[in-house]
Amino acid sequence: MFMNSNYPAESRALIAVDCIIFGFDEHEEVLKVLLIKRDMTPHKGDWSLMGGFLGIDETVDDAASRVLHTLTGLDNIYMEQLHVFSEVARDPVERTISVAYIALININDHDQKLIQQYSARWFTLEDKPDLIFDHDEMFNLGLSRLQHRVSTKPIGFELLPEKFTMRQLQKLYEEILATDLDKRNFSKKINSLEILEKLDEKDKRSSRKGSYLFKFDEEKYKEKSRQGFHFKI
Amino acid sequence: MFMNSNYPAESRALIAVDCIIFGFDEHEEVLKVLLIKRDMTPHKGDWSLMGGFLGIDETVDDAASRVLHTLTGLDNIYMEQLHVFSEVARDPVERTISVAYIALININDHDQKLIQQYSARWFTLEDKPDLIFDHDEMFNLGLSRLQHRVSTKPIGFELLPEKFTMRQLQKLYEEILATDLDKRNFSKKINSLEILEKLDEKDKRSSRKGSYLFKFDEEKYKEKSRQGFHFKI
DNA sequence: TGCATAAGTGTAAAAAATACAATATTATTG
DNA sequence: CAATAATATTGTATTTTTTACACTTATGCA
Repeated sequence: MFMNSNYPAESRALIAVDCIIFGFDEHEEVLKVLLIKRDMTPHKGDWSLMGGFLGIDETVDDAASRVLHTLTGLDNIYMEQLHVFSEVARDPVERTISVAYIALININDHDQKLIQQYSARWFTLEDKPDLIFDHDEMFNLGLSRLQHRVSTKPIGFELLPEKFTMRQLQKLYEEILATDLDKRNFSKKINSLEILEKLDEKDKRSSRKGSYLFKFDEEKYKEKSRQGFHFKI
Repeated sequence: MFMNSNYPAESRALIAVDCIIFGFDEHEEVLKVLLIKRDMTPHKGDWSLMGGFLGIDETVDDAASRVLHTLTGLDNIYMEQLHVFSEVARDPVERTISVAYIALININDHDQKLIQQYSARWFTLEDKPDLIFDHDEMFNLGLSRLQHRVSTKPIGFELLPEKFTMRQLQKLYEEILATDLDKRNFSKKINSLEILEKLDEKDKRSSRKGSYLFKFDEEKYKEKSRQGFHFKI
């Protein structure tokens, strides 16, 4: 047994994480992505995903959490590993492989000043500029993953405030899935899942009648999951 | 613009790929996994997934293909990136992050001599020994991914010979999903997908009557996919 | 020729998904 | 205070999909 033994013949590479950060603009009722303006060459001034390098004492999840916290000031952001991107010349500066993540945040919660510091901006999917390196490929894959995930896991709520109306939830799904849904069938479906709590409170901003507010009941969801329930929309 | 510019302050790490190689034993009608006996310290003699390090001129997919070819002699193996494992101390020798892959092969196609060279063996899921490092975690995640994938993509055929009976296909699904299926409902379902070609040929090994052989019609599947069809079992 | 063995097939019931439109609530206004 | 305007809420009929369930067929062999 040797001290400081290693695998000497092998080549090491830089490891990055890049985050596709999604948010839902309740006012405009559109899905948005948070992008930063690159402050170093090459491609200085172009738009990119927020990223960073893996630290010596971090897992890639740690690194992604750190990167997300740095930009938004938030902790415990929902995130999920997406895919490794490793084309040899993907980063012209140096061989770097990148682990892409998708992350979902409530667009109103984050630290506005921080994102200004990073010259970051929210873009609708329509207005999204072309991104550097292979970031467009990451983004496209991330959007597909999001579309799939919201259909099979109750993660859409991460994009909404704690209390939301049935209509907001429906708009969120319509926007992410890029489809129209029937409101009668939608609420029937959602209610049949029995994972939302209907509050007595109403949101009166959108109509005279006001619409009931709901809350995602995570405990109920977990309990049902233990009993074999599978979320499906 | 500088020559040989890089990101100097960041730390580099070794990058490995590890492959969870699944096969279906038609005779025993069980799902198996191909493991190798480790020939270096630490954990020499213990069982592990087949792996290798990322080469300087390879993508991680390239590396996984190479690793799979090295062990099996096969090319164009179905494989899919699973997840990055990056616990700081996961490899006690040196900081290494590993990209895990699942791979599906026909258990009768591969090069028997090669796997002997690597002291590799097929194990049923029941007999699978404990694996080194975090390879058990990789394996468990890989099995979940396989279960999900065979339900939503026509990849089960990768585990069977080109021509197979409806019963073999059903056994394969039963084994992977760890459930029993009704043969009437199963063949009704499969046939309704219209992606199999029923041959005139029969396999007479399993019964006097013989059972019809089928072939996966990839072209038909691709055409249907273009038209919005989604495989679902 | 009849027996043993696995292959192959159909139908009824239940559940889930879809299509579709009228009524309820309340603030505002005349 | 009655009418109105605007959005919220709710139910039913139809179609499709899934599930449950058992008998007939083909053939080699005794």
